[in-house]
Amino acid sequence: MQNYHPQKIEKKWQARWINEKVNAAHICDKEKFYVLEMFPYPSGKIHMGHLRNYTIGDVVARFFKNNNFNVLHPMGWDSFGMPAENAAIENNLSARKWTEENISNMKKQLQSIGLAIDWNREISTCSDEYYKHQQKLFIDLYNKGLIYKKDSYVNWDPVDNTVLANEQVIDGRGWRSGAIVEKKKLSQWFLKITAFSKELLDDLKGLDEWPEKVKTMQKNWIGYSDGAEIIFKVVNKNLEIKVFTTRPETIFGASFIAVSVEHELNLLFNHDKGFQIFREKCLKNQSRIDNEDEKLSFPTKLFVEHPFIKEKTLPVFFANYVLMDYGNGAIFGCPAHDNRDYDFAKKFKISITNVIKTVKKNEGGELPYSGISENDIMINSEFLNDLKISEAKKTIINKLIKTGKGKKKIGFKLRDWGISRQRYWGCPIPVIYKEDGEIQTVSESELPIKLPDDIDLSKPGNPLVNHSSWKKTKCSITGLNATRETDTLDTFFDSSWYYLRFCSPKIKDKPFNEEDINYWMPVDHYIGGIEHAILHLLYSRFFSRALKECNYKIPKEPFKKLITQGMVCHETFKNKKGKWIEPGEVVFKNGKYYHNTEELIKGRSEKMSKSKKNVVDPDEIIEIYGADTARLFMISDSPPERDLEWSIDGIKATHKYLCKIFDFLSKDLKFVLDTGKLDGKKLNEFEKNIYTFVNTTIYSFTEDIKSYRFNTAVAKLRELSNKILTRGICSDLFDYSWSIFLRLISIITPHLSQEIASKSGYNKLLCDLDWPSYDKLCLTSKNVKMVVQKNGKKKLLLEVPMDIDQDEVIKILFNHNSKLGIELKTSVKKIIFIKNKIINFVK
RNA sequence: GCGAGCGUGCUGAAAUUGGUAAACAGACAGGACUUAAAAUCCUGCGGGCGGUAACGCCCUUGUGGGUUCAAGUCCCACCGCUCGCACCA
Repeated sequence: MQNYHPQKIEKKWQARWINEKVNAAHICDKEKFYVLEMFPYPSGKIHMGHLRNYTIGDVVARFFKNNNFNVLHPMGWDSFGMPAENAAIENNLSARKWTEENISNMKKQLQSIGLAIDWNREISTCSDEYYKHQQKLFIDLYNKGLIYKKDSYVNWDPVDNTVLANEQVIDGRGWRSGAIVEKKKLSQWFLKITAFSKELLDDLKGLDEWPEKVKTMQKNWIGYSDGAEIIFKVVNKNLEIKVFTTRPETIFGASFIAVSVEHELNLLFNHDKGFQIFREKCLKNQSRIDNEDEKLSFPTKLFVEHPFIKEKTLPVFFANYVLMDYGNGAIFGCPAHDNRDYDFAKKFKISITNVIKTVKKNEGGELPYSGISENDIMINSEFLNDLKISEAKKTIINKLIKTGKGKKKIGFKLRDWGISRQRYWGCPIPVIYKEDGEIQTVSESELPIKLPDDIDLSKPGNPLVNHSSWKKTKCSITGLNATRETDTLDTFFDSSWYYLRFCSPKIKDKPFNEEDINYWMPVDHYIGGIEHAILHLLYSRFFSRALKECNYKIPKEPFKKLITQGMVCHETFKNKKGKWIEPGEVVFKNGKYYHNTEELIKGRSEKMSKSKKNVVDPDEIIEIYGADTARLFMISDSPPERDLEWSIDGIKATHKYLCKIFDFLSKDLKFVLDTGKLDGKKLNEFEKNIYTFVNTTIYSFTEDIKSYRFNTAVAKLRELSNKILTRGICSDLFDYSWSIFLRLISIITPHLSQEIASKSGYNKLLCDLDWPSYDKLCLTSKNVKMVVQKNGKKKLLLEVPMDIDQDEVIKILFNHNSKLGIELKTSVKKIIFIKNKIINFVK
């Protein structure tokens, strides 16, 4: 006998919510709450990670709506990007059509989860309605000097055939393709994110509702270091080399200068075959360099003057271990106090001078010594001798400034964000090149610059370059011939401001308007995967600052609270040959795992991925068990920030539970959903206990949801239902208790709750109800359970009236168990008494 | 190498922030119903010792130390795992 058919009831209520636009958000006098989950890339199908992400956000959205907030919970599509273009090339179809079909399919899937989303605000980054405004923002940023073009060596992904930003290179590989990234010299568009390095770093302190982990990652990425710039004069040439260092005090230990092969000094060696070969060798490997790589050098035969030692000169080398992107692409080598310089000096037989005397190791101790400790003292350093390191650092910087040989300088690891992509399926950059090569932004009236649909994907290279007419245009001012920019924008540009567009999704003449932004921004809770800790979140924080500079009135920090949800993991199996086997095909017998007759090796549980064959399709789960089961399971077991272990047994058990609840509540119940109140005074002792339990559940469930402790919130609901399922309670209390249960669980299982309410004759929507309030008297119950301890070990649990003092507790203890009382009191040294908690007899 | 975090039953986990370790689940085992199975329901479920029994006693949060009346929680050292960064001067 099975009465619970989620397939029928879920569709019904979803249709009603959408038709009645119950989730449409409008500005009003109520307090706003903007909850946002990171919008998806329309790959065609939702995966478990989406299901988890959107369930978490939806529970929160529904909770705040019931708590009388004006909730904004929108959804859109991060719909530009490589997969569409690749699919178009492979199957000879239109990237736009492919994307739009995927969107339509995924939208149906998202709706089948029953998400309380304002679909009227749906946006899609590949629509010209969206990117028109983005092009305007590009022009604003350009005019403000925050976008510029330069020739530089960039990260080139040979599989995706495009440039990548530094943040998009992970372990030397492209973040999407996994290909080993090469260095290539190209003319590229950059966003001047480094103009905000300091701010982006300092303002992390104000993000008190962000996970520490994410803040630490951003901090390390921005990478602040405090040091100095030192100028070295090249002997017999009208040239200087500027060097950034965090250890200027070790200048007397300097024995060489090393520069990157990309350093401007390379201009002097362009004719040199040997140098060219050396440079190629360095560039090839430079996207993936690590400490263990061999040090390579190319001597320049140039020398520089030591700034403080007369007659002393230092040889200059090109070296593979010096990075062009950091500091000035040049260092002074101090082998005694830097491991890399030490390796280099040893290999190329360069002299080593120790300039630090440590307390432990005295002069001549083991080198290199790169530590800094309080009592270390400078030696062999002329006017720095006998100073502590920290004092020496100050002294040398002052000396540099005084003599004009350098200055104090702060360095950041953060580099400007390269936004050019040599691909078709992205937002066109609204720039033209005039015949004289001059760059001109497109006038606002010409926006949007639309992507052409009639492109030829059969030829290699960027289809926009290959297009016969698209790039040909005229300058709107001079009327002369001009060429369009054929690079498109990195899709992270699209997602850096979409949260603003959600506030004014329909407005035509500007990206967003002030009134909407004022009311809705910032995003109160932003929920998404930890993988965006740096990329998307840093870009968005930069964008809001950059747009502020362009006079847009928006908050500096776009996301007030950040929740980073963990991955959905699943067990993995391999056969003896190392081939992955789907967990669904594995049989467990006598403590071993088999696929057909073959014995398998059980791997550890890993993030669901096609390559490991451990993916489960959420659509199938929803079809068989219903969205409410899937939703409840997704939040039951693990807290959101931790990885979730997928388990089909867990799903089945969750479904069983909902069936039980549904069957039970389909009986003749008179819910009191609107009032949700009961006069607790008329109840007998036993009933009062139930009543108290219900009210403490309201309280603690609410607290748990507020702080994203969904797993313990669910545990409390189950405790409540366990309690009231098995006891015979008078009908008023029974109806009241189940009404509360139904309302609490309705934010997790909205369809089931609504269906039950409706079956009982209730014809309003639960999502419009106020959140249940609790009877405060219940939280200050009259009795508490106190622990009686002997030497800190539990002996007894004693129920006593609230707030009584030590003597009274002892009196009750004697009444309850005089033998134990006497035993504890005899020869007691000390009694520790914590009111309402513990009494400890110390002997 | 640098930085961050974690380590609790067979498993996912909980523990009001120093005060009853294992809530709530899953798996498993036993039982009831059934000709049988499934479904459902009930019971048990960290380890050891004692008792016919109700029950009692002892041990137990990666390992070893420490602080405290009291430690999963705080401090020190070690072991193991995960994540991020990494020739960043």
